[in-house]
Amino acid sequence: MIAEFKRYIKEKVKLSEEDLELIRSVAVEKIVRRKQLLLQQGEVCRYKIFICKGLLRTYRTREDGSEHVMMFSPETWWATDPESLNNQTPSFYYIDALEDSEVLLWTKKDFAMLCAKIPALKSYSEKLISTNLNIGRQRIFSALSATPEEKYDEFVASYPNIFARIPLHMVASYLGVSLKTLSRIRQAQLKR
Amino acid sequence: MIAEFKRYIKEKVKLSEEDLELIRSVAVEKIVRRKQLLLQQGEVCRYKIFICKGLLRTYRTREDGSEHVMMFSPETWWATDPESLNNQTPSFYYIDALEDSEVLLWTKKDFAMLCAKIPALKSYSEKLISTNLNIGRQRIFSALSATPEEKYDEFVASYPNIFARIPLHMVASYLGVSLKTLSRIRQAQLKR
DNA sequence: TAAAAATAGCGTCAAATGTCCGCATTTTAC
DNA sequence: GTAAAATGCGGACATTTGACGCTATTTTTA
Repeated sequence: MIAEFKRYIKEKVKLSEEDLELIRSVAVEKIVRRKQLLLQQGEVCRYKIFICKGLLRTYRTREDGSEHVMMFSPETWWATDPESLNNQTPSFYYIDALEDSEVLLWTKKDFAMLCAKIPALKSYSEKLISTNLNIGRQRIFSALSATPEEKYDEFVASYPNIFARIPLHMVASYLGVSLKTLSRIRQAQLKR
Repeated sequence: MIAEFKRYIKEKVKLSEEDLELIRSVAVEKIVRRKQLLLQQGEVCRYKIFICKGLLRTYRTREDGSEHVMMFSPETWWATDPESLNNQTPSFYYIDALEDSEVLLWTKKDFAMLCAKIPALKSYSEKLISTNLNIGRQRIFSALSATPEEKYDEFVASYPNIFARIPLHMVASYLGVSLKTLSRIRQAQLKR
């Protein structure tokens, strides 16, 4: 399982073998089954999660029980609730597995130690954060300005590989439209 | 004009007088009139902007010319396009002044120098970034799940002081609803 | 000070969207 | 292997929302 992570991180960051070994030594391997929760609303988020294999979903609920998907994380992506992790406050989010998955976990403390000892990792981590910020801004703009069909097309174009692995009602939830609307859009596109 | 900044930064970060002086020495003071642009779509963003006085707006347009407000920045806030600034790529955004304003500017290079020499500033800057990430997530969740009225109420509750300074059609644009819808909501609330 | 622009509201109408319902098919779980 | 759950579609209907045009008032600009 660590092999996938090594392949990923070597491609992104120049690391010595000792650095790699240090990172590995504080990582916890975990296997999760489909539907299993990695984080619950109300809990303090304890880990940064790297997905070696499988697919995770981060979502949030309203008082009425409705679920709203914030993010999908397939293999070679990350998942966590940075707000809860950094501030050690109860999280608003759930993270669960949409497929049987294999993940690596680092605690806040260990990851901070790694960043302190390995500047290249720290700056890569910062780069990921700013990428996330940009993706978030793009999504806000899309939410403000795009029609449901445009949102759908953007999603399929941006995430073609994971699109096929996600039930449509979760895509609808991610886009902020009803499943009904999504069905109509797809129906209309089929007719062209 | 620098006085407002000093008051602000002293409250947030422990800094020596030399640090403060260094920060000041590379800052550029600028006075902008209402409607004046500080950044144009297509331009590379050159500065981090701190607002001493006044009110800025960051927005983006679609091909059809419609404007969509990403952010309002009143005094003691910041504005910039981090994506364009960091990567030196053309920006998607406009930044303009909604009121006559006084701002301080730092180039990417100077700000990087400051962060390198003043670790406390660097970590404060990181904290701002993560706060922005959290605000963005909250806004995405709201865009996905809230009704227009809930979004409006949230906005008024979150930004009571700047709400009164912004024309309603810009509030509507920020919320991603039409001015018509916003008028209807306000009308309905008046009747209660 | 006067003209022009910005702001915000309203009425009407059409279109988009959501909710509720059932149904058929596939997938999952025991 | 069989029952249960999940998934996706479609119809009917009500509601929300937006687009357009018009007007009154305020603010800005020259």
